[in-house]
Amino acid sequence: MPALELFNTLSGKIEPLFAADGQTFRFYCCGPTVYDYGHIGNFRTFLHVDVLRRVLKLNDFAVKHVMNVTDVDDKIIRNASAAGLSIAEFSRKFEDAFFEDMTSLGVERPEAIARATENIPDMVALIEKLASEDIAYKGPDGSWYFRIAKFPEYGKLSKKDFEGIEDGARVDVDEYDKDAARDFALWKAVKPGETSWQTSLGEGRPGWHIECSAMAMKFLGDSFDLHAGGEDLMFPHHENEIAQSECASHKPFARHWFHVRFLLVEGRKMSKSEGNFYTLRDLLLKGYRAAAIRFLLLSVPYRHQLNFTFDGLTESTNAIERLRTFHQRIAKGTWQESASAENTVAEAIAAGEAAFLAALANDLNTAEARAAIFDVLRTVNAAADQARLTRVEADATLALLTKFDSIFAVLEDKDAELTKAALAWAEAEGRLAEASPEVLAQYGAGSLTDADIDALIAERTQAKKQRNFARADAIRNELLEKGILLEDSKDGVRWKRK
RNA sequence: GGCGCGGUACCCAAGUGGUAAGGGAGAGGUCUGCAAAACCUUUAUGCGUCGGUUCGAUUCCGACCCGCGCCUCCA
Repeated sequence: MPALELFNTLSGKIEPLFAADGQTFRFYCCGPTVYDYGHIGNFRTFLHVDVLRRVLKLNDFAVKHVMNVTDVDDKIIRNASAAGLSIAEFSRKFEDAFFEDMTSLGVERPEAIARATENIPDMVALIEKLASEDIAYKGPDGSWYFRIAKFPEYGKLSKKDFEGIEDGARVDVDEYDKDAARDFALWKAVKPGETSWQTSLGEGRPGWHIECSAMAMKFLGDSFDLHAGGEDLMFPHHENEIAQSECASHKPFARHWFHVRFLLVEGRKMSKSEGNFYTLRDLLLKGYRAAAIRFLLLSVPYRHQLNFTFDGLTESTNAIERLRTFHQRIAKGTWQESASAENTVAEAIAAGEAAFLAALANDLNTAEARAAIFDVLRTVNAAADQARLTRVEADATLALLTKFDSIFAVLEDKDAELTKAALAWAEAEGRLAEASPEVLAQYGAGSLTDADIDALIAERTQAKKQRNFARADAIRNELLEKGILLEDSKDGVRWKRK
């Protein structure tokens, strides 16, 4: 297998991946702030981190993946108060929703989930350590700040040069409680009515940046293999994490930095004000499938912006349908027991597998990996059509598909189940009106059950035997109107939801 | 203004100093009672524009045009 290589934001180069301790690849990913439902842009990042961990595992790495959940911050405090819930109730609701969505999208759960509110003492200890070296200081308002002047390497990740920036040149420092305009908050002094912790630093709550530093080092050690997040976090969040951590430990923090570029919607950044803001649940209620969303978001390599469109989603749905049909066909068909005279199919499968692995090893080129599988699909389908596919080749194909799916995870069809779950959620939240008529007809109350469908198919098969094609076609059309598509094959009737 | 990314067929998109993967869509065909699925054929003398380097550039260099992101909370 080719060695895994990945672009490192810190060095600006493609570098080999390895576990520094020779055993377990330890990495940290900045997780969600649970103040609302996640949108598909959020999930693009987590989906690509999921590919990274799956590729590591496919390459026989043991992994320890830690993700934080920010369950206290300004937005949570604001939204919880508006919803009339406690911070804990509110953030737990959206944390649960977040992980449900992750599961719907086939994202594996990290080995450890670190909640900010459960690790306050570690953050306090880290700030105390920085304070002992005069790197953290307490402002007149009782908040604690990080003295950037103490960390000359500040800016090394985002390649920003702060040398020429004069404090006070554009910002009147006197208006702030900080010594320098760029100094950032480590600990925020309590404000009336806000959730707070009574600590040696005073009463307050942690800043966002310190959370990740404290929890990453707690779970993974002072130095670890890789740190991931969306591109927007590069500055200032990750820059601040490096500053805090390296000043406290006097050791390098994460060796490798992995940043996933943004998802655009119809050419623009997704935002509520633009009205192009989609959550996973929005899309499921519109009738798009979870697997298609996963496949689309993974089809464009992580280092490129992905322009999300509904056409793209439809395209992705069709591509997955083709893969699943192919998989079913090869798994269920009967193939030649005798060895083939030529090895062209076997060679194509082997070449496809090599290309698939090489593409992933080359900076996670998911587009090329995907193409390699479609190449095999075409070759094997052609052989199957000509009744010259052998049992051995079919098995090799299935083994390759298993490998493919250990990364892409789209072959198993859970889409109907997930859409039904989304409908149930919408009903519970009083948001059923957001579901499209098609989704309601197919999955909502009064829709056909699998047993109903099987009964109709049996009746149609009977009609066909009697050459009553009018009745057979009527049943097929009736099912089609309800979104059920029939396919006659020599191995029986297949059906699927449109 | 600073930093960075991208412009490849109808759409999405990979890629390379030596002559353009893959997917989707369209068209024609094979198969089928008819469909569907599948397969076959077909759709870029061309890779934003203009120069330069080279035997040869879409791929390297320069300029320009267009789009986008970050520089503030943000995946």
